[in-house]
Amino acid sequence: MPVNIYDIAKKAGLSVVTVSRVINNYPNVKKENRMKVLAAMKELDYKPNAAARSLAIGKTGMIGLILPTFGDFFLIQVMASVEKALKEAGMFLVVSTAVDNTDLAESNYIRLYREERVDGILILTPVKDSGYLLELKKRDIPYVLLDQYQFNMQAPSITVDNFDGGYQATSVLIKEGAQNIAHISGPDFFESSKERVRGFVAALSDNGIAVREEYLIKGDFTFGCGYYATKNWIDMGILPDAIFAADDNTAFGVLEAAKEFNIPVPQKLSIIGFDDHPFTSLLYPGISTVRQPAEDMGKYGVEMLMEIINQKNGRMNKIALRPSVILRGTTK
Amino acid sequence: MPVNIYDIAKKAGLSVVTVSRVINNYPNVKKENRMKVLAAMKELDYKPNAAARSLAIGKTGMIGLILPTFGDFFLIQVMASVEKALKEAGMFLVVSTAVDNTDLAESNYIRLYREERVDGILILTPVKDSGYLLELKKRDIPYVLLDQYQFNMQAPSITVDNFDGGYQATSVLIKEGAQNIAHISGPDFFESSKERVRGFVAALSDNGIAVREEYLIKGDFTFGCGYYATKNWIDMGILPDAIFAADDNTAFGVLEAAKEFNIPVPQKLSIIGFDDHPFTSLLYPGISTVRQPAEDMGKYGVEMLMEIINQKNGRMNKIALRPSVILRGTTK
DNA sequence: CTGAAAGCGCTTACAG
DNA sequence: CTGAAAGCGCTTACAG
Repeated sequence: MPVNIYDIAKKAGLSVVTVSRVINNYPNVKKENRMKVLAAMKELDYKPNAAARSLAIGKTGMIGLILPTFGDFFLIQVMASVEKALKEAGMFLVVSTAVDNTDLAESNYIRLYREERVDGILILTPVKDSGYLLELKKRDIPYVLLDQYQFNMQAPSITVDNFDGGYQATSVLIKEGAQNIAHISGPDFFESSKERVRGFVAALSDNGIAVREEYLIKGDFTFGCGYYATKNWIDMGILPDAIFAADDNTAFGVLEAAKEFNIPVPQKLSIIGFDDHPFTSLLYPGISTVRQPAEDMGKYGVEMLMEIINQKNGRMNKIALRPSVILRGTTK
Repeated sequence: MPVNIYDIAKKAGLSVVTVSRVINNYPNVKKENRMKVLAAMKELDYKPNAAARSLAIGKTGMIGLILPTFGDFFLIQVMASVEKALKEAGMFLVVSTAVDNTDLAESNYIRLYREERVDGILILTPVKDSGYLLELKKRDIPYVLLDQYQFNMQAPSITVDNFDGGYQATSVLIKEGAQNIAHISGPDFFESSKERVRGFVAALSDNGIAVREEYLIKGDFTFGCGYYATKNWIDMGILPDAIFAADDNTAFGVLEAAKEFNIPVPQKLSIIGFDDHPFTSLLYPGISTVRQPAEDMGKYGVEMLMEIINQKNGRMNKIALRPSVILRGTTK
């Protein structure tokens, strides 16, 4: 049985109130007594019990992060950044998965906030239905949306400007002189996928290039979709000059297909991906890509959530981060 | 302010003791009263407060997972499995990083158990010094070592039989008829690295093949070490017939170097990796590898930890899981 | 089968 | 600057 605040009080010859003041670093404690308490705490190797503290103050010092899967590089990067930011703030990270909107509303994970286990949540799982957010609001649960935002209501969020990312990526290909430019998109399920498509289309039309239906293929952020889309174009004899892949996994597949069919990259085919996956710089040629500021997303997400927690009236911010193009060997 | 147990008691016209009994599913409650309580709980949308419960029973329903980094595929796989197992048990996962032994003993994360925030911890960060484990023992903190074990003391652990993995991988290459077989190892920091080397050496010597110094290279589980070791052998004109790479990242580097120098794989060079990274099956040729049972590690780790938590006298188990060879295109 | 009372280990007005 | 008392929301003997 660990020592408690009464043990410290007794040892220091003071009351638990004073001990509590020292623990919480309140200024109104005589220096001499503070020393006594500190000494007692050290000698008895004391740490205050979190449950008791939570019960008394109504805060746990823990934050929940909800994500759809552990299998995505970008999501893991965000998680790493969140953990780092929380650690710096002396808080802890509870991780839970919820694959989709139904899961968000019904899975076991809701106990996280319903049982008041966390002070707030960071939501990386795509929220399709604002009803869920309204419930959080009703229950007064602080939250911040990550990598998504909500159209029909004010909801704090940190997003990446995916339109801009798509526009930038496509512009790189256009500036190279490519005329037949294709895009293999991500699933519509993610808002980010649609935004990248929009950026792609906008860049083309801003430059007077028509969007050809056969060059706008629906993918799913996998190696396979990149590989087969490319193989298909090759088989049909309509391989474009340049491909904007909606993520690096897709780009890996495109590159593999090109290698297999001896299409010189970037001479005959330029490729640009999205995410800056570690492998993009390792493969030969290195894959040009659009870097998402995952660290910033995690860091600002934690910051925003803290603000909301500490001053419930915090204005509902929306932050859109700018992605940046990284040029490697698959573009000219 | 959420409703509490007194609100439910009042609504149901019973005492909080009875409500508590219903919450905890105790049998000794009259059916009729149980119904009343359940109805009240439902109507008031009640969930018991976790902090209050923790304080009363001395358990939090949360488990800590400590890992050195989020940047490793295998570790993330284990984490995913731990999260799944905990979810099934109705418990929660707190994730914290500690890069090494010093960090384990000193970083902020110790507050996790010192402040009694978790019921036990799963340790994926390499513990070099048993002093740390002795401290956990002294404090009576339930823990299970993951992917490592301790020589000089009884400590519960789930490991992969890396000796066996190394032996199996090497045997595949030997059976192919390879004579010049190399190994690019992982860092000595990990016990698993050394075990794989031991397995490699044992398989060779069991088959009467000498271990050549230039074919036992120290790597670091990266693409780069695989690439450069291979390039080096090529440059020196001593490329082996077959390479056992200590992990798939290393194997990716080996394959890339082979492709770059037009070494036909597996005709002139066989490659086998370790981990069954998703990309092993995507690249061409697919990379043969040794699959680590990451899911089992997480699952059994949680199971073992639960046992220790629930019956403090739980015998200190050690489980070694068997890895399995997966043959793809980089071996004959 | 039920409930009054005490206890888990903190913090927070409040009084001095 | 200090501390007695009450309270946070549960559970657990104990008595009936």
